[in-house]
Amino acid sequence: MQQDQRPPFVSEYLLYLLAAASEQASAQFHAHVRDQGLRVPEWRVLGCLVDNDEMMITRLAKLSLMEQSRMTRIVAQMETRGLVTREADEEDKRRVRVRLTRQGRALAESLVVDARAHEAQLLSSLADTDAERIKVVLQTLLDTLGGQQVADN
Amino acid sequence: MQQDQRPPFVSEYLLYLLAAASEQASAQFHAHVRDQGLRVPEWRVLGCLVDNDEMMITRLAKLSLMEQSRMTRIVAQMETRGLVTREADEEDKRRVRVRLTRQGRALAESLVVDARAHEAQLLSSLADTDAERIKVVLQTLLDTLGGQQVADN
DNA sequence: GATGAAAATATGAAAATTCATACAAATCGA
DNA sequence: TCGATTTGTATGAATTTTCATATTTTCATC
Repeated sequence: MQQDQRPPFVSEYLLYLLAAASEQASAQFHAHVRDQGLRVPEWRVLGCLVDNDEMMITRLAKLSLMEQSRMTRIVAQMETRGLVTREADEEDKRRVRVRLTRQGRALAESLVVDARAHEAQLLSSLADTDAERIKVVLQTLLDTLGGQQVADN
Repeated sequence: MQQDQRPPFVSEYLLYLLAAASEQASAQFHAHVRDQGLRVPEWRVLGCLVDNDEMMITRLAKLSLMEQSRMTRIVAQMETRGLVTREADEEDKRRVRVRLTRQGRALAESLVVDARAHEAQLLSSLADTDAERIKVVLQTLLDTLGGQQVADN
């Protein structure tokens, strides 16, 4: 009555490993985010806006890996909380330009510092060669998946 | 008024790359899962059970990366749909032993075949050395994160 | 073997998320 | 330049997910 002739499935499955690694690695930092009184999706928005200074809803949604309607609501709440402003784009009046307030930027930048520190700590647990390589590999994966999320589209 | 002196944040941030890669790589397969009339969390449960033949709710939840109360409801629905059975554990009457029905197993095994194929295709887009290494690296990350999700705990 | 702490599951109510769709503005052809 | 498409955002309603907590059973200790 032996079982497991084949190798186990989940523990070897790339999509599982990716999801689990992402989930677990993020868990630590997300706890910190919540300590700052932010929800994770809000932190994602802040993280996108430190780089870009203004972005429309749809782009924020794609970059933050969530649905547009959800992003609309999140941005609305963040506006209420004074973290971002929403202004109509004069060039294309369908668009809403989201940008950080002074307060939003302060919070964002402070969290980015923490995030970089946390990242460094994570990477330090890997062999040097792997630590160097992992981001590149993930990027490659992303690129071949056709999702040029990160590029300026 | 130059911007971007520093390297951009998100597109270089490990946790972002992990989340994005996981999200996007999974998206394709998840579409297939839904075509089979399954929701993603249900597929996760099936994936866990092909290996283990029976598992209690809490363990399923940990392995599938979700909350216990959510898992309770998902398993309940899957039972209704005839994919799994729930039986009280005689040894420890608090526990519920979940196992695949014949139908559940058929579906699970067929999806695992598809999953392995999809995974092979994903890996083929990477350089050979990277393809070999990536799972190991993710495993390492998981291990150091203290989450021995995959081990038999 | 009684008692308090811990573990496994369940469940109501609140909150978040999705889905479908509406509406407005821009774009593309004929 | 008109009409048909497409794009960007918003929103009601349904569904899913979380959160707090209750219940039952086991475990550890005294």
